[in-house]
Amino acid sequence: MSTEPEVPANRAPTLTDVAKLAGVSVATASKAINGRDEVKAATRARVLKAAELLSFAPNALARALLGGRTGTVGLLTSDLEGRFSIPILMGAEDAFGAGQVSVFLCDARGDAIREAYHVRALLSRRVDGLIVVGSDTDPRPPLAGTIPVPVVYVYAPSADPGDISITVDNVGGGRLAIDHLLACGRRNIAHVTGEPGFAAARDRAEGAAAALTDAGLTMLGGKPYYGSWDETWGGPRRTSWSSSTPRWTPFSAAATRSRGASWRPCVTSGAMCPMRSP
Amino acid sequence: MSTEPEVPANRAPTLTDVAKLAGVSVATASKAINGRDEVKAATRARVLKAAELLSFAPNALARALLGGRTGTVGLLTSDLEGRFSIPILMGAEDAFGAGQVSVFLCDARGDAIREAYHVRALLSRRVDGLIVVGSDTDPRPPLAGTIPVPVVYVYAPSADPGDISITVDNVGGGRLAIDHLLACGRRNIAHVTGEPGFAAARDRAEGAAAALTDAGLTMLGGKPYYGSWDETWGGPRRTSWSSSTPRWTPFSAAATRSRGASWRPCVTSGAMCPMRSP
DNA sequence: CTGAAAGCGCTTACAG
DNA sequence: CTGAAAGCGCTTACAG
Repeated sequence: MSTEPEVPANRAPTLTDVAKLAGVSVATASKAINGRDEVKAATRARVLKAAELLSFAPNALARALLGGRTGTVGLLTSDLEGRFSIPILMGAEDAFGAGQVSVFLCDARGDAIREAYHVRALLSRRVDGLIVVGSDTDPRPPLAGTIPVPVVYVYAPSADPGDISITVDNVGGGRLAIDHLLACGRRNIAHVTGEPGFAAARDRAEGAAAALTDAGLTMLGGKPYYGSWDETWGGPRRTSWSSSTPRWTPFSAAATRSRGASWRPCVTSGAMCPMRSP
Repeated sequence: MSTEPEVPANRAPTLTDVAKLAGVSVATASKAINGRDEVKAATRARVLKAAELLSFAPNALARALLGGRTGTVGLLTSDLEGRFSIPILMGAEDAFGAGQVSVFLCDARGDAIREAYHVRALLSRRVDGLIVVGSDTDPRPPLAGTIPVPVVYVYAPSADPGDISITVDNVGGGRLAIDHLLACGRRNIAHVTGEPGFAAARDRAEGAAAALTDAGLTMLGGKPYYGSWDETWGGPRRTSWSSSTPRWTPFSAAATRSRGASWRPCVTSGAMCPMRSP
């Protein structure tokens, strides 16, 4: 054990610094710090004290270079500003545990070139896996090239059925909504939804229609009311209607203005139902 | 140059693989790939072709171990779900450039313990710097311990004036709002704002009051209307008022329901004004 | 129980 | 122009 602390000058302390201060070899210091049991208790204590003294934090890069795992994951979103990436990111973070696995967040801004850049960077950082989050439930083209790590597509499934995708059961969601209204005693039920160009809108409509049919009912107006994906379309404030839509105001937008709890976006046709695998 | 491609079996291709395939040493392969000019053009071409063939992506970890820089930054937020972290994250990402610097996103969920865990993890991953994003403009305690990399506090400044903080000029924001209304010809101006426990509310009120005083006017009601940080407080729908607030409805919440553009949160007292350093 | 040695994938002086 | 060698910070067999 040297006489003075020898705090390293201008760089982060290394295992060698710790070992030197504790008067052992780096091999032993490594074992002590990693909780291997082939170390005498007194030795371990000395090493740990030295590490503490130097505020030693093991270099995860060096460790990863050996182990093959980096403990990092890339989360690639196409639409960070949107409503869906953040909850998914938070769920992933929770699952990974604070500090166990760290996530690289990349926003491709809906641009394929940008996405490719990010993938390249993430792979050279040797992430252990990739999570690709889309902003709607329409299938998207899989990542180009051979990706040497596991990839999970979330929200927007991969167009390749061989890939692993976690997406929303929108057909089931449409069913759930109708079943709920039926359970409330309603019989005259309309379906107000988003643009028919989205799989989400079509799928929910399909589920809703099926549930109504099962109940021996028909949809009010005979078909879903497709419209734009915003609260205005579902709200009561509409004053002029196009000829293809009925003169009738289905929902109150009151939920979007509820008092108290912090203010949250609210979609009128079920996008907020819990995610489940298909 | 070997006769068959020798694609490595079950692992990512390394510089050694590339060098072998190109028939040069790793040193030369390294120089060729990194664009050093001490390499014969023909040799460089051969190396690049080999790299291409193997889909070689240099191991950023190994590179970082040498260079001292990792090209990564930690972004530590306390409130990912809130309104402010995401725009800041996107700005940072833009500034870093896709794939040049990657950002680790960590959400401390407002918990100091969790924050400490994340800091520890980020430091062991040897980030080149840290961005700490708060959810309001009240000063926050600086990160505990000695942080060996540059730290920038954003939105919520550090309580230590020696630290670098980028925050919002709320006093100036309050002034701007009043100046705008004055320019529109208004003379009876009230200030409806958030809870007085927040520096943001107090600062904006201060700026607004000062601008009114400068114009020889007084604030309608004689003082700011402090209330909860939500649209309801600023909106027209209020039916009952506490005795401390006037029977008067200041703002229309219509902006939060505007048609067309995708739906955005809207704060009634200026939080959305552009950020500037103090 | 402890330590010398090899090696993870790369870069950088330093000889040839 | 090219390559052998050392080294970044760590871990892991393998001897002692």
